Amino acid sequence: MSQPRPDREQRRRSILDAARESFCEHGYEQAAVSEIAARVGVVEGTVYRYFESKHELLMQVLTDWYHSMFGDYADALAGVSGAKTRLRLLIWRHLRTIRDAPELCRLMFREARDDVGASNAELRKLNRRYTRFLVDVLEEGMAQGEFRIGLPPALFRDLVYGGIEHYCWRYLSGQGELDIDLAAEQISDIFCHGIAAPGNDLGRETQRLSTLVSRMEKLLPEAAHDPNSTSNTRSS
Amino acid sequence: MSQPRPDREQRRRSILDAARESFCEHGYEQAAVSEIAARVGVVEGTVYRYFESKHELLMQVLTDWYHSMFGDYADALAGVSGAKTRLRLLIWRHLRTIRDAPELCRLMFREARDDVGASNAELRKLNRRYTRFLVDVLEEGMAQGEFRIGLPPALFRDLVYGGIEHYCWRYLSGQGELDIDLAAEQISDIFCHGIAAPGNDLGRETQRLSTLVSRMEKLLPEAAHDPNSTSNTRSS
DNA sequence: CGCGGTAATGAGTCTGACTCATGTTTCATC
DNA sequence: GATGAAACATGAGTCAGACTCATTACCGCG
Repeated sequence: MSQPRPDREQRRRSILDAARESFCEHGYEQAAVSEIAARVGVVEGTVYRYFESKHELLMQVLTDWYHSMFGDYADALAGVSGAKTRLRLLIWRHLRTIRDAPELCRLMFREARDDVGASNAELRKLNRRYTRFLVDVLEEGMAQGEFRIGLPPALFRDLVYGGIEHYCWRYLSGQGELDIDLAAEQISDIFCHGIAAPGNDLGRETQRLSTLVSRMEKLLPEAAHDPNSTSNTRSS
Repeated sequence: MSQPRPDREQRRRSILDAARESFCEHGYEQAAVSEIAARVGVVEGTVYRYFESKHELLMQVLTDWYHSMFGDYADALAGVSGAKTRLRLLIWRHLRTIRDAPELCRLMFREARDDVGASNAELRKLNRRYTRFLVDVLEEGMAQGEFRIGLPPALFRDLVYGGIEHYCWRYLSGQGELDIDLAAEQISDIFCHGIAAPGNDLGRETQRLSTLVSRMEKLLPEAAHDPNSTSNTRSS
């Protein structure tokens, strides 16, 4: 009658697997620890000998999943050149992750936000590592001259990931489809080139430089005269 | 000893007020219906004679707040011209709402996402009405030629609101500051012009100058403010 | 003053996270 | 093998908090 009792790590894993299934199936709130225990074939109290709390169980499920995602990111990035291309690749892969594991992404976005943000050190570290790819691509693109400078990378990172999350929410809720190729193309396009009609960018930046240089001129001991009075009137 | 019993609408309001306070103070999960009842000076069961459930109570708090936000949106938009300026105004006002009511925004983003998305008709209607302003500005900008066409407005809307939400999450969690003028400027900039460096030929040189000037800018005696024609709508 | 209807009460039920004293299995040592 | 201790599993609890309902208190009206 007595099955050989599995060792601690094995049992831990089977509880984690059951928890992941249950959380994905019912969501965090609706998933019952007793039901997770039943899946494993143990009693509720046993789960609590392996995990502090239901929330800790969720954190472990998510950190495990996170770890499994870092496999080939660096390799994939190395395979393409150009900041814009790399940015699009990161956006596309993020979308692919969402498409392939919507339930886990939903858990991450809904239940683990505060933990990612502050309370859970491990999860925060993993999140930083994940989003670091994007920040690196940004800074490299700026250094190479492909991206303009002066915009904080952290803001850009938040706009990209937050925007994608919001855009995908319907899909994450089990409604609607998600065409990741199209979406990646359009999102990259917006973030790279903006929505302004072309033709204004150069003038705008030139105007900024012009104004600044004029101000600097006044601070110089010897006035190095520069005939750049081309005030590019483009008041939006 | 017996206070005159308030009429139904009065009592409903006082319960809503107490609920808003309690939800803002403790968050939805941690707020207890019994504590809300105690604030009003009634017993728990009484609350359930006015609201179906705790969740329904939250929905009412949020829809009430939503309604209070539509006052002068149309007027404020009418006060400025140009699609880009209007876009920046909408972004700035959204940020101002977040800065001024972080707890309510947090409740909206965290607890009401699914309801906004699907389950709660009233909330969805209000959300549509709110984000409609942005979509209108977009479509108008496209029609006028100020924005390029071909990008789906709904995607852009999601990127804007989702990006802002994500960017503000630290502040919404009670950590960190939020400079809404700076943020509105930078966010508008990214969405209007993207991060790609301008043009290819002249752009190189502009980029070189831009880098140089930005470095010099930091050496200026007085903190340099962007001299762009961004006379921001300064409202209360 | 009595009567019908509405509001308020508070003592419940119920669900689900979490605990703990008790019983069971494992395993190194004899 | 036998044995004792440590680790493990058990399930009957506690507890908190959302939600219910039979009873009671209040109010306007004839």
